Amino acid sequence: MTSAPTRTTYRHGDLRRALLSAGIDLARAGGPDAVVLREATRRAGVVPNAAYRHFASRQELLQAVRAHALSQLAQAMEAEHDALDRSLPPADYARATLGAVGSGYLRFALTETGLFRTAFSPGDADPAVELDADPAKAGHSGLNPFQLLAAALDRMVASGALPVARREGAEYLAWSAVHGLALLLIDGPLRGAGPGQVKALSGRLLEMVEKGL
Amino acid sequence: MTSAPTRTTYRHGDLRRALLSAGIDLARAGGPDAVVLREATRRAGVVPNAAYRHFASRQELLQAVRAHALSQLAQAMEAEHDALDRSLPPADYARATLGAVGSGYLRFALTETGLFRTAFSPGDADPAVELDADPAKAGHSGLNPFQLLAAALDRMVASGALPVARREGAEYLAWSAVHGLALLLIDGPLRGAGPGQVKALSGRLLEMVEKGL
DNA sequence: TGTACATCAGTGAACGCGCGTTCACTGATGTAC
DNA sequence: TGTACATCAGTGAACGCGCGTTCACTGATGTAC
Repeated sequence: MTSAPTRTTYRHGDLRRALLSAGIDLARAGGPDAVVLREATRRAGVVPNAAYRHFASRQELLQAVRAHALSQLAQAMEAEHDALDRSLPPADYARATLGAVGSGYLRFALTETGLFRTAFSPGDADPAVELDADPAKAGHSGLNPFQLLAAALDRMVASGALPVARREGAEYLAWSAVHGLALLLIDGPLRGAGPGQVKALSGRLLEMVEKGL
Repeated sequence: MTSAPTRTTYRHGDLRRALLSAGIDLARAGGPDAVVLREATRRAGVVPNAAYRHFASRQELLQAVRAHALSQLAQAMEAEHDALDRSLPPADYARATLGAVGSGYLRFALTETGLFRTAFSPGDADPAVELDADPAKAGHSGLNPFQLLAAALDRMVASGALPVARREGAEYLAWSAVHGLALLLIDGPLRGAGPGQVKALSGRLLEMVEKGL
């Protein structure tokens, strides 16, 4: 993706995109701290300060990478959802949708750990901004990860699989459980668990959420 | 705790302790990345390389701080447990114990955020080492946080509040949920939630875990 | 169609910063005789 | 009880590193006439 040292023109052509792409590669390999402005310019085959024509600061580049990571996460959820059997009875389909959101989340955390860490690293000044309506953070459906989760829960209510009274705040409970497991699996004591164990734990956790909500 | 610049003797007296104490203060204020070797020596009123008489590297100092953080976390859980009504029927007492472990965890994450982050930051070479039997990581009871959770679950089984068949791996499910909520509250979209909201969410989450296990 | 010119993307060089770590040292302490 | 000496905790100075960011610049591009 990096159009690196093979450059004959004085102008780069699409430096912003090249920097973002390099930043994404860095995040993928090493998480948020690896998104180093100088390294991104190096990979783009450009002098360090050239980045300032396109990003006001390292922080701004990092935000752009973060948005991309969230978008990828949304797509991982959507992919899981697209694989569902659409002929299921509504309540079952709603439950399966919630499960797809959860397992897409876990799959992304395990296969794109660097991007996952980047997506949820602290440092955003404003918490509300984190999952705003920015289309750069959304998947193909136009919804971002948080909105996909909310939509799944709404479907649960609509199909009668979840009492309305338990709907409010339910996204945070479900998200907590799945997010916690993701971190235990990538950073914590479950690091290095085999695929079988991961699958079993994921299944039990999603079951716990569904029953416990 | 830092016996800083007021030092007349050539020898420091207890530099190791002073460095550790400074490291803990740094972690408390800024998380793992704030545990900077040079700053710790500055606070101890000593030249930077003096630290190498007591710690082989910055990493080793950080490990010591981490152990302390885990011990403090264990104590937060124990404090919550000590406040329980011991005359409850066994099954209720067991459930309350599990709740105490969870709410101690959340309280610690919210009040000692820097130490909490330090305790669970990645970077330990060996995942198994993270919660080993090192007494430096334990609370007054001699158990570390993970062991306290396991003990609570054992008590649930012994009192009949949890079927034996669901015991295995239950620590990871419970831990996931509580850990996830902690992170959502300190880093994520629930950052800045009021005490009332925190309490409500914590309660509902613990209820979800208990029902869902 | 050709020329003058404004725009602005990328250059080149440098800044100050703070970090972890290594080296050869010095001087206080405590032990052996 | 006093002295010689080994130990080793802390000193002083320096290293190489890589970072984000600022400055004054140059040269390609595209537009107006």
